[in-house]
Amino acid sequence: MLTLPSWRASFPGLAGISEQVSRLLDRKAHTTKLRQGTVIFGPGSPAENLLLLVSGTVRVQQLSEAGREIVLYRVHSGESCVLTTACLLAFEDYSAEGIAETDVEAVLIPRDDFDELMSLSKEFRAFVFEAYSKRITDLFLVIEEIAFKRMDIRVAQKLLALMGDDKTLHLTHQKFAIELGTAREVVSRQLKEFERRGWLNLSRGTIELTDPNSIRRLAETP
Amino acid sequence: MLTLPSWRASFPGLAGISEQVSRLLDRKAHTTKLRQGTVIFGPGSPAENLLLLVSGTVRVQQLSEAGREIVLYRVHSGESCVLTTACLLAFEDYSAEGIAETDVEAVLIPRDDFDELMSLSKEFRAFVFEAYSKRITDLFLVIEEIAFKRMDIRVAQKLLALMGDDKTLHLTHQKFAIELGTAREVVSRQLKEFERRGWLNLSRGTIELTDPNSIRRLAETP
DNA sequence: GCTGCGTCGGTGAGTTTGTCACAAAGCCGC
DNA sequence: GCGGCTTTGTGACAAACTCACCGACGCAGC
Repeated sequence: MLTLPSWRASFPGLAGISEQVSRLLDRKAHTTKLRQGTVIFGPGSPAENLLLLVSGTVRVQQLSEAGREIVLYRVHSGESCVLTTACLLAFEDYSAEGIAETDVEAVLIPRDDFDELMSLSKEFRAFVFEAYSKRITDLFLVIEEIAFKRMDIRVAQKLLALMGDDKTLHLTHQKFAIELGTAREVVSRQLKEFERRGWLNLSRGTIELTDPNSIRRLAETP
Repeated sequence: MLTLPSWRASFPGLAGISEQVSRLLDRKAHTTKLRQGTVIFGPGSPAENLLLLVSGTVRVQQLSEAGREIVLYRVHSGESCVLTTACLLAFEDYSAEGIAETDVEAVLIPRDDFDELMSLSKEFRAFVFEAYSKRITDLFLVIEEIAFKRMDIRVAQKLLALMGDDKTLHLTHQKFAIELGTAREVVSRQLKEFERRGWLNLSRGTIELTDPNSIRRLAETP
């Protein structure tokens, strides 16, 4: 029986791989730590590795020419940053970037080793395609929301999604607006309206949800 | 030297594969024809095959709960419908559907054979990931446009993108609106405005571009 | 031809969202 | 307390979406 490096425990999708492949993986994978705020990939610095997140989160966002931004999705611990692998190979001119939102521990698999693993292991292929699938459905969801959903509902949903256990968010209205790909004023007004309804308290840099149930009710209106 | 089936000429990305893999591909690949309007995959009918388009086009669009729609991208001849392969494996509850926009000739590669090809051929893997890359950048572009671009510019761009050599489009305003994920009235008004400016002529079911250069100038404003 | 019917396009009114400009309030270092 | 910076608030306006409805067109059946 093999002794697995500890990071492997975070990736149940890799549990079924053969002993041979497991050894290859251990030999090729580098563990790294990234500071909060590190730009992992982006315009001008294409990704050269498949990234497996052991701890922390990575935020992937899109930049527009006009300087506006939108958060596309987040990669959490136990997940991989697969979309970049596709973009490893071809078009480097995509305008998305990945940023370490917290301090991050990650495992890096270089491009060539990634390819070898894809060749050798059915389980690894399944792992990769499943990750792709999740990201792509996330993107479809983003498109559906910005194209069709009302802003008040989107704000309510995002409040709940970003809320910690203490029901409090620590971010500026500007950053919240980027989450939704909209303008700061729109978010400010909407939050003010929620405050008038007694659903939350606003102060500089924090949003405290006082009535999450009402917010949830709005978020779940079809 | 092998004699390749004629469909292989459409896929330069597969030119470099080895003889062994080439034989496998020929043995496993089924050619089919699909009638215009056929739903290739969609809610309730997940894709079971990788699709390589030999001729015709496939339109992939998203349906919202409220009944609104948006065109995500098109697959043209010489391209493959790879995003569905990811979704082969996992989440079946995505609300996108693929429709044969014209009569279509396609080559089908069943899931298991797809997996075997991924295992055997570096070139096949490169082909698949390049296709992924293109689709994903397409999706990023869609997000950028619906989130940040003005409607008049998007209408102008779409007119040029859908224009045939005869500078004429044959579709209803409703269908044009679905291309952009917006409402029919918005498109109708915008087209009417373009007609007032003398850029095009409208009649029931057709749009005739009389001044494509002006339209292009608008489409290219940053 | 004419009639009826379904589809397609046009339009006004009201709401929501985005843009712009600027003011007010909070925070920090001095 | 005082400047300087960041964050939030707000009014006015423009753009986009929604809703309701009507008229115009095209076609099948008479």
